[in-house]
Amino acid sequence: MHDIKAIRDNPDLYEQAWSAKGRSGVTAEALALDATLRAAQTALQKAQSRRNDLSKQIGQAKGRKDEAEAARLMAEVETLKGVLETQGAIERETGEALRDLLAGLPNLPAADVPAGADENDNQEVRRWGEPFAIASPKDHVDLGETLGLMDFEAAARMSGSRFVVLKGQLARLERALGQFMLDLQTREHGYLEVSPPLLVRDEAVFGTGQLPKFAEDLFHTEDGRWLIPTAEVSLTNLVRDQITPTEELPLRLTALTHCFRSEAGASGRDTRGMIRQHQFQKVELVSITTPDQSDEEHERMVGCAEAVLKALELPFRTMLLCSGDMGFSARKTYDLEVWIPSEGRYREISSCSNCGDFQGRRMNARTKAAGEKATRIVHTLNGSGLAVGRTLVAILENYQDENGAIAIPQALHPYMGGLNRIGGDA
RNA sequence: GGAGAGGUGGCUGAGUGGUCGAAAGCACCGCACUCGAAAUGCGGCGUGCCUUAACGGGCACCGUGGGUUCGAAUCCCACCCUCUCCGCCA
Repeated sequence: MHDIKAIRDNPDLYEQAWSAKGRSGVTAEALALDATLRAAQTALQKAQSRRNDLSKQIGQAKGRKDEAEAARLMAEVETLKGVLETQGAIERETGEALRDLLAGLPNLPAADVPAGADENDNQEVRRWGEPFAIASPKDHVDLGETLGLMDFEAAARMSGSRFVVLKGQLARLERALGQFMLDLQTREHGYLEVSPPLLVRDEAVFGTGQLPKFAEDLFHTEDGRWLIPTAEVSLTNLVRDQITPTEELPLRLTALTHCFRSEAGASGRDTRGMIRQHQFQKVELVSITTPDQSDEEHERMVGCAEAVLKALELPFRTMLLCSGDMGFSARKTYDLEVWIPSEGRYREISSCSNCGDFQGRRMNARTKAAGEKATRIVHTLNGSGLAVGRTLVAILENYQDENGAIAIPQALHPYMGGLNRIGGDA
């Protein structure tokens, strides 16, 4: 959500960004609504002020038993009724229209975000590790099914497409990955572990920006709640409607949760395997900061996500997304892409975004320093640290040997009860 | 699921139609007193919005949204949330 005052101060900047996303003219539309709204507010408040004044006098007149004066005053109030009603209606309707309009407009890219249309315009920032030399690599589906530990058919029978059943050491590997990531982020990077609700209200999903525009991407329950598509929703909403003392910022939160996505717009994409599922686990990182801390925190957060891939010794590259490839709420986003041998390319495994005050304003999350009078909207950041399912895919494919066995990365040995290999002779 | 109670400022808590944005206490801040502190005294102490060059002025907010009324924290309706008892349950 955008600050209408900022739009008023700098209309060209907004118009430029929104027309690039096919919404030319919305800036003028918003400003027109704003002008109407404020005119109505001023007229309404003037009338209300007069009414309050007269009402007070009516009370005093009645106190003196001066019924004639009271009647005269009441008649005068009567003449204000028309203004009160029409201006009140205009204020309500215009305010709502303006809110609805602003709520559907995406965040503006930060100044250092490259302009571009789609993923082809993203910029590689750095690269870590070399893709392993694997002769005719199998994909994770082949590997998992051959091991007898990954079953898409059983999942389809009970749940439909885009689900999977993991068994035995693969189920354990998934669990190990989640634990390992959570431990890394809490112990080494200072994030506070949180176990949040997975079902949330409309307001929560509105706050992070999935509503109102992206309802079809989410699962909705019959009692009117939403399954979270990411723990970003639950973690960020922890500060909704709160004034967090500035001294407590940055607030660093993490959670290992399941995530649920309808993948409505992804028909036909990644239908094979575990890359794109309706349900998957993810360790999420969220930071709540002051406005001046968020850029620095963003770089730090990317480092926290990268640390997981480094610890697992998986080759990856870090991409700075261009303006056209960023999500609705983000002002700047880095994606981490891990090497997937069977596809011979890098694929997204983490996305770290600085949302600026965009989400904070939507959820009325503010901060105030001790002794200060004014509150400020907080900045919010979120990133995956990492997506567990895709990490499992990357491990299977990158650590396979010619016999279809999987080596377990060193860092996970403690979490696998000392097991260092799945399949083969092990 | 059944029955009941309740949501007022950072906290406790008064207020059941009219100078109530809201008593009082606590907490906090400033000043005075003091060598300093405590105690005491005086003053201050919510949020958002509109308007103003500024000083200032105004509107709204007593869980949320509607309604009644000249006027609503107070009356009516709906919803949300919390608590207690019973039932059920991992």
